[in-house]
Amino acid sequence: MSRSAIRVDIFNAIAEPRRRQIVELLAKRGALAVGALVVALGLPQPAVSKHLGVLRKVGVVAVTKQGKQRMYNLEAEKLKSVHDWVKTFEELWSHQLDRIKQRAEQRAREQTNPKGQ
Amino acid sequence: MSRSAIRVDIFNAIAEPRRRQIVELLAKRGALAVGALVVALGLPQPAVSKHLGVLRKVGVVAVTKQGKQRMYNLEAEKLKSVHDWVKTFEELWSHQLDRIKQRAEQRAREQTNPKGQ
DNA sequence: TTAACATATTCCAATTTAGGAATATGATAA
DNA sequence: TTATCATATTCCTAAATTGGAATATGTTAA
Repeated sequence: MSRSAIRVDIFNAIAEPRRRQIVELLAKRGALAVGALVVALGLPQPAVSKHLGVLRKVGVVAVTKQGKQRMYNLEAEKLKSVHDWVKTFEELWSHQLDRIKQRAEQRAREQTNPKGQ
Repeated sequence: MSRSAIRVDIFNAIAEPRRRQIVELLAKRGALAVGALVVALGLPQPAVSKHLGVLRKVGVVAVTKQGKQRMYNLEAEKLKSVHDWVKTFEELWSHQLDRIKQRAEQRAREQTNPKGQ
């Protein structure tokens, strides 16, 4: 496609498994240099730099110069928009899970008490 | 690219703005026929069917036959995995927001009481 | 300066994707 | 059956995306 994906947004940024890995690593280990990510991910350096470029573009990571290294750190607030969007539907799935649980319990009752209560 | 995007996952499914719109519509209005979505989205029917196909593939919507219509409804539990993933970082952004707030308050104090307290 | 290191960018090829148009399939009504 | 309505699928094209290789840029040390 094309027409709609003009701009990279946060949802696209985290659609890539490798990029989610990067987010996870930065969350767990704090600011990391590109080289550290290369080691951790087992990807060639240019690939890592490119993924970081996407994450940077949407602002979910930020860079700081430190000697010849570039330290990347997570800007977690940017993930809040995703959280907020998904949270809108939380009520729906918890209700659905409720219903699933209720049906399971109903079946259990029917097992032990075939006539119903 | 290609090598990694072999399987469509839920993150990819909701990376498309139109598909998020579909999710929102189904959440708000309950089960809808394809035609209703076509009207609501203002997209050609084949485009809608294709988006629905992607959403169906990852299980975030389900279809039911009803006469000549196909009713699509949201399977919200599938969104829980996204919620869970993002929630992992909730602590980080709330801390960051705390810090931002604290700095703002600090600046405010410095405004009103230039010598500090 | 120059060499070495860390990272970014560019070019390329393969793949995916969305939209558009046309067409196929499925279901109901006549 | 046949016509019609609702939806899905196929074919095509343009654009985007990723990885890979090569190369460019920037920074520090010698």
